[in-house]
Amino acid sequence: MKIIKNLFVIKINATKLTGCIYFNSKMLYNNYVLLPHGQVVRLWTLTPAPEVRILLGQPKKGSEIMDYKKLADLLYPNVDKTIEDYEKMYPERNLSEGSIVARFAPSPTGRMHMGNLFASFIPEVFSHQTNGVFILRIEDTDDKRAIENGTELILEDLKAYKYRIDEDPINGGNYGPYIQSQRKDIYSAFGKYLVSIGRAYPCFCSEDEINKIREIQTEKKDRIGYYGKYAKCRNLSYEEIEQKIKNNEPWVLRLKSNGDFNKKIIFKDLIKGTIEIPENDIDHVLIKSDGIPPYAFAHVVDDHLMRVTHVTRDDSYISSVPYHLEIWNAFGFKAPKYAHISPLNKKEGETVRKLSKRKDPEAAVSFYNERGIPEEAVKLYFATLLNSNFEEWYNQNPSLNINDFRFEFNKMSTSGSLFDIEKLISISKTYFSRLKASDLYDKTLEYLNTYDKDFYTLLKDNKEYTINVLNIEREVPRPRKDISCYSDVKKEISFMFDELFNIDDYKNLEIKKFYKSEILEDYFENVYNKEDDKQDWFNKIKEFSVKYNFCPDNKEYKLNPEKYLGNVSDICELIRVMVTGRTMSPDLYEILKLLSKESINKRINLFKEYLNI
RNA sequence: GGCCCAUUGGUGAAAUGGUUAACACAUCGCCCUCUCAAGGCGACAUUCAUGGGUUCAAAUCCCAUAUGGGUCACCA
Repeated sequence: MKIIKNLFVIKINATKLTGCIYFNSKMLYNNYVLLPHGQVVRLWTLTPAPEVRILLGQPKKGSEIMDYKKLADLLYPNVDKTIEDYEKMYPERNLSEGSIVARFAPSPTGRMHMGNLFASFIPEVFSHQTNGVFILRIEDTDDKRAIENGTELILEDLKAYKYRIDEDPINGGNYGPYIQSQRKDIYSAFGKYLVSIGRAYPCFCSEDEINKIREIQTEKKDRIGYYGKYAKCRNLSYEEIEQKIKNNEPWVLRLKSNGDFNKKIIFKDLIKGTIEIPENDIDHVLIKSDGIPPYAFAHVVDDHLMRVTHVTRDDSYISSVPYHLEIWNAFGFKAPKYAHISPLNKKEGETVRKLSKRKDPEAAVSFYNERGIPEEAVKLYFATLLNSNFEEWYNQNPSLNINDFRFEFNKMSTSGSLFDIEKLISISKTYFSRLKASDLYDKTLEYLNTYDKDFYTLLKDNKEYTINVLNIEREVPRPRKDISCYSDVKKEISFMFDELFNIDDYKNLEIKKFYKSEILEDYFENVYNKEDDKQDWFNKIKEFSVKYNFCPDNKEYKLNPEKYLGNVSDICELIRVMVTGRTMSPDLYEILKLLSKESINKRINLFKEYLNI
């Protein structure tokens, strides 16, 4: 290509045409040249040297070359904004190198579920760990499934999980609107542009005609789709189109694909690695007859204009990547990086299937809310699914949290992970065990406020006491792990409250022969002293146990059990059972220390009463 | 059917051609211990879906088969 006084000169060497093209910079758009007569040439700056090919094949014999600009104006007479206008409205973001702009783009079809939540966790984590931007965009182009308040519900759930959303439909941002149904004008302008460069055309085929094509293809065992010789509207002349438009025939905008199914494109997916797929040669629908685009076109336009750098989405889109890349190329835009995520799966009998909002109760966000499985625990679980080395790191760094870990795309699973609620619960237990008593108290109150008003009031009225109870065997090197969710708290500590403790608490006990109230009365009247430290406390119990012929030494007892009524742990069991109504509880010394003399006496009487029934 | 992807213990998985196949959950055993939990120690894949091939060396690369999943819309 030579430049003569602001005029570009290019040698054409196409199949049937040779010659020169002269054009100025105004006629240059991206790598296309729009010529005055409506032809479009694309500059291929690839190998070997700048070369020009006439796109769209050769003109039909005897007919004019289609004037695409004219066609664009015919189809979109009222669209006056150009794609350049939009480029200016939504300029490149001013972010530092390596910052990721990512988005979560759900349809407003209802509440979030674990699958969704996991899918949105990924862009949230990657964008924020690179000081990037996380966008929520609502894809409501399929109005059949959309529900009222869909957007609000999604935002509500995301907020409940403390996702930081930088731009969304309700709070806005500089790259909106963030709801696809409000972007119709933008799509039209971009559709018009594609028509004007000859990469899109109107199709007037009815549903019946499309079905017929499919039938023929099925019969001939040909590939199904609107492509090549089956794409009959591709070759409509301007006059034919004009006539149909005049007749108000409905039409859709289709991509004029120039792909070759027998060639493969190679692209790199951040998660799955290098993938080879046949090129797209199907003239997919870019814009529906209602003026709204299906997913693919909207994806390209929106993600380009929102300056998204990384597209994370379900891996079911992988097979349409060649199609998406063809659109990116048609515009001459730089395609974003793709990261295709394997969805969360569930095992049902022998088969593995996608976790389903409808079939699996544990998929619903409400399932976790009701049980009080904290949002932090769910996110920790997601993090282990995301990068399995996270868990080891987390266990080694108890004081750090998710934000301190550097996640990587290439460590993500290429096959779908099985959603394992047991594992989640185990992670949740670890999470709870690391909580400070006062934090646990606050968070528990928050939960109880909506799910258990009575218990809420009780805990609220006894703040200091409750925190002390929660602090038993907590904030120590090896904390207890018996709380997996907020609803467990009541089970674990209710016996510490006289208001909740009654004779029924003994009902499930198996009464052993050494369960005698005299022993208890003797112990609390003559031996127990609240001021003792733990060692003294236990030494005194050992001493005391001898009096009733219980062996003070476990090992000794194991050797000669017949000599004794029981051993010192049986004495402890007796005290524990009386005080708590159960054989298993946290540290007995701590429990006794917290309970008042009155409540211990009350329980001795209750226990006595129970034994006599 | 075409195309694409996957397959490592009961489960989630690591290992990127190089000694005995990490780690975690679950299970079982022992220890510690006033019970339980926690914790500590140990057991649990003679082998990475199967069969071939390449290589001094294969879970890892190649080919075939099997199984599972995805996708082929004016759905996303």
